[in-house]
Amino acid sequence: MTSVLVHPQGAATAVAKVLDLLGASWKTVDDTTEAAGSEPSGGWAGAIVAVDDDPERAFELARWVRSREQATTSILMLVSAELLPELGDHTTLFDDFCLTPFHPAELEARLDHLLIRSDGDDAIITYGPLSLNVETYQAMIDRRPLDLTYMEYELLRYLTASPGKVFSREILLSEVWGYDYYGGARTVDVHIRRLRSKLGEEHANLISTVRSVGYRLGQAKWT
Amino acid sequence: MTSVLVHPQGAATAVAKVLDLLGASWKTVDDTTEAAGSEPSGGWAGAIVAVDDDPERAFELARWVRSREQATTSILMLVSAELLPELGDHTTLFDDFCLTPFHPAELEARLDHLLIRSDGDDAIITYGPLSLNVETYQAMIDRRPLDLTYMEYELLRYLTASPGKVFSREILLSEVWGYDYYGGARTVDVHIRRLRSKLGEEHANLISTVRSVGYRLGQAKWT
DNA sequence: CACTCCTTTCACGCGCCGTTAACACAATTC
DNA sequence: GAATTGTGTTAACGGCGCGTGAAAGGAGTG
Repeated sequence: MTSVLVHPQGAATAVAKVLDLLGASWKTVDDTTEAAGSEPSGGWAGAIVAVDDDPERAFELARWVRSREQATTSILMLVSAELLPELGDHTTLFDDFCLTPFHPAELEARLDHLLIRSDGDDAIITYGPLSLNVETYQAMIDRRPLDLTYMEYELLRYLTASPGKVFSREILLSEVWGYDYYGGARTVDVHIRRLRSKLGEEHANLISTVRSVGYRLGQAKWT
Repeated sequence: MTSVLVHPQGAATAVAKVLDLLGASWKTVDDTTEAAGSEPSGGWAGAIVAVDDDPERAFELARWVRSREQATTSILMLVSAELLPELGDHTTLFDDFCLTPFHPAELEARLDHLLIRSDGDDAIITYGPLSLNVETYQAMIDRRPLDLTYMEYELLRYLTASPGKVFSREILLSEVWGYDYYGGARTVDVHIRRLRSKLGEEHANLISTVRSVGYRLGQAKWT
């Protein structure tokens, strides 16, 4: 589950609905020591920091988030139009901002954008609830990290590259395993099974079987 | 002078003032062929793409910008609240967006943020508790100096330049050691190991192993 | 040359995970 | 409904990738 930090307490009411809608868990804190004590094992995926009430404390919190061990937490600032110039002096302290009062749909879109993409120009393949980051070799389903082995990842990546298309076991063996691979076709089955089980019961049907042909990711377009 | 691409023609009037204020040069285009023909020698630093008029053409242009050789161009979308959901399906096609009608100060702040962060000409690289001074060849962890040898430093610097990204041993050998280096891949392992030990038990996990792929600095965002 | 530090290589061992086989079950054909 | 073919499921073997320690080159210094 994706965890998001919210600062300060007062900002929670407006933000909570959007976070719930995204299926993210969240926690409000007022200072850095409180934040440090309540960090989940997976770390914060993002932080929403309202600047308006006390800009200095907001920036201090952002500075702390940036200096932690897991420096991968994206920071989104909430700021009124009047205080916008303040952000210009701390341009490295945040990844995105949203003007207050905000439209829920805008905040949702910004969070969505921020939590899926890491910054920079990286290659991410997406299909429905599934996201594959080719550079970091990481996979996500429903914003949850998937712990895949090498072969599982390679297979899933190959399938995701052409959603809806059916691949025979022989094609998969030669394309994913290597053109010179020599081995039984049932190997594919086992990997498909492990993928399905790791995708979870809810998303196991992302990979569908086409009897006596092969496997396919997602549904065919006209079904 | 930073050059910015603007699409389509109609969006120019609203955007021009802000770009002039930032001291950036800009050019309006209506399609990709026009954009391809007018790219300056330094390349586009950014692109402002208005979605509202013709979403499909806007996304097409963004796709083109992303697919070029110089993939360093940041893309900012201008979109009305009604069309906001459209963006969710193309989350990798842009770096930031701004709701229309927009406050000039907001667009200015977003462009500022987008364009400044792109040219990172800093002598100090920082990632979490780790900081590397490229000029003085010094490294610090938790504000304590790290005594690294030449190769250790070069390797750590290369990894830190792209946090989260996985590098194979072959890539590391050719990029850090030199394209004409001839030697065993296990050499990388040993250097990684010494780096980990010098980082200390607390921070040894800054460098993680991706089995049968390579190494990566930091656990990327989704873990 | 003697010494030290850095780099590279080799060998060993452990643990993961890819592969296979065997069986149960579902689907298709007659 | 039986026979046949295709797929799901499970468990166990075995290879190989990687951490680890040690020791052999190599370069610089006195």
